[in-house]
Amino acid sequence: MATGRTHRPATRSRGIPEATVARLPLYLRALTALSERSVPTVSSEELAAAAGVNSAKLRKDFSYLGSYGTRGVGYDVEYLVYQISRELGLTQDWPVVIVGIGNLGAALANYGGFASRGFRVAALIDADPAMAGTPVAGIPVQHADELERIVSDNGVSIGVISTPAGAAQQVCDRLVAAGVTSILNFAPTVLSVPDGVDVRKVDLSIELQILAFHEQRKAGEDTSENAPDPAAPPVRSASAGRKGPDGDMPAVMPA
Amino acid sequence: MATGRTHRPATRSRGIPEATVARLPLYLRALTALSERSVPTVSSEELAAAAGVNSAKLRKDFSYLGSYGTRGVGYDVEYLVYQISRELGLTQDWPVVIVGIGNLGAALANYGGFASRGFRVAALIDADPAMAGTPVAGIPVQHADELERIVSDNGVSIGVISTPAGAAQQVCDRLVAAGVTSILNFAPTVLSVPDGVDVRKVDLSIELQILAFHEQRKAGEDTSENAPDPAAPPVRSASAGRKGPDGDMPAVMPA
DNA sequence: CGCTGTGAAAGACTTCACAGCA
DNA sequence: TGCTGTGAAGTCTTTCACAGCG
Repeated sequence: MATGRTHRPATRSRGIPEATVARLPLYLRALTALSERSVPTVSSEELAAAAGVNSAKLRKDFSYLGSYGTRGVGYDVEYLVYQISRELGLTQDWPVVIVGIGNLGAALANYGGFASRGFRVAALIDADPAMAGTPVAGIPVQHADELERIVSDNGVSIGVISTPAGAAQQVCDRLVAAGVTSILNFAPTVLSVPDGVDVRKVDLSIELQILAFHEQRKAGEDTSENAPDPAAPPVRSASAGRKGPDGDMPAVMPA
Repeated sequence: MATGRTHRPATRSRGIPEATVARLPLYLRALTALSERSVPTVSSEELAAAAGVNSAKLRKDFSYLGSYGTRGVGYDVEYLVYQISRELGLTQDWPVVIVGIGNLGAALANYGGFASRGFRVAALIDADPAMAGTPVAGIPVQHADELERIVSDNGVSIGVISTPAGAAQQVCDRLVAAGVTSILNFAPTVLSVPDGVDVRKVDLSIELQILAFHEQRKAGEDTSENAPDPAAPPVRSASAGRKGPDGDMPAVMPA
């Protein structure tokens, strides 16, 4: 999940459900692989397996785009690649800027998946003057002072933020003021943006925490639930009645 | 969106919905920030704003964990931090290995959000012998030959894959064979794993593609739109024969 | 016959709105 | 009084299952 909070009905997208949109890139990746192997057609079953979803879902997804398959046969790979690309807006060129060229920013600059999907890294921006001029992934890093000019000169509408959390909101504000209307945020902070600006976020530690949750379940499957008594009891109730299910460290859960 | 769930009704987690689990880290982050500022209590309204969700959703989410709030007052910050940490399994230590120490792997190794959440980078592994011994983020990189031993010696149950796509499945298989049961995959490929192993994926370019989709919609808001009406596909029915490296597809470029 | 496309049913998630407790 | 906790309603998503076409 990632869309920021541009409180919009969220389903304005010409009838295509968000859940479907989120899967289109997956299908596209699988189709591109097939295309490179010169496979002419695929069935929903095969493509679904390659994309990691089930076939009913895939067919339903495609039905929102139109009827691009052939009954009894399957889908024409090249044709579908084109249709999905067009639907996603990848048939046009999207200049993007990456702000914050630390380890992560450098990784993003080097990431091949961008260029091959219609995204062009128009500029790398960092606040550290010492980095100015240094090329990363063949692109010279420019100083943050140039941000507004760069965005405007290149007609950038998508910005990537990979700065430390503390700088993210400020960078975001400047990007938006300069004309950016879509932001991909890697900083572990909630960005607030005006209406009409989309934010998606990727938080590396969140994914790991979700895994830990499930991992924990596996460990103590049917035993009496969380027994592990680690350290540091919470407590420190600030006001009068904080009344947990029982005192401080519940060993049982309320139903 | 990220999960690569193994076929399961998904309703295994002792009643806590997946959607709620995915938000717990968000709440935890916001609460940690409040805790650092020594704020004793928060209302659902305030916390929801800090986490970027709405308050009804937050209260509903917390209701799955138990009744940890105080009517008329709000939630005790420290107590909630503890309860959520425990629910997520972050009160225990999770050794993780990162396989593939390129730009991204290095960024992950340096990412502070791990250590502060109970995750400990037990080892960095790369297939390039030249990297062996070189420290990244203060941790020496070890050769891939050591993978099985490392996982086993450290009791690693969570693995992070940041290798190129081509190596991911193989690395995954080895991790799983060595005992890893949760995998965070950054490689742009679908991993297949046996039942009982969880995979979550993060694909940097997918997020960008979703943004492009919405960005494209903004461009043609009032102005006629592409007019892909629900029933009529854009043209060019896919008759047989379509193939060849790069064909004649774009005969109908819109916009 | 095989596979797509899709109504209809089931299920998951979100939002509403208010009872009830501190 | 003020805010939590939660049934109930509403919305979105997935799955089923089969009609219909090549």
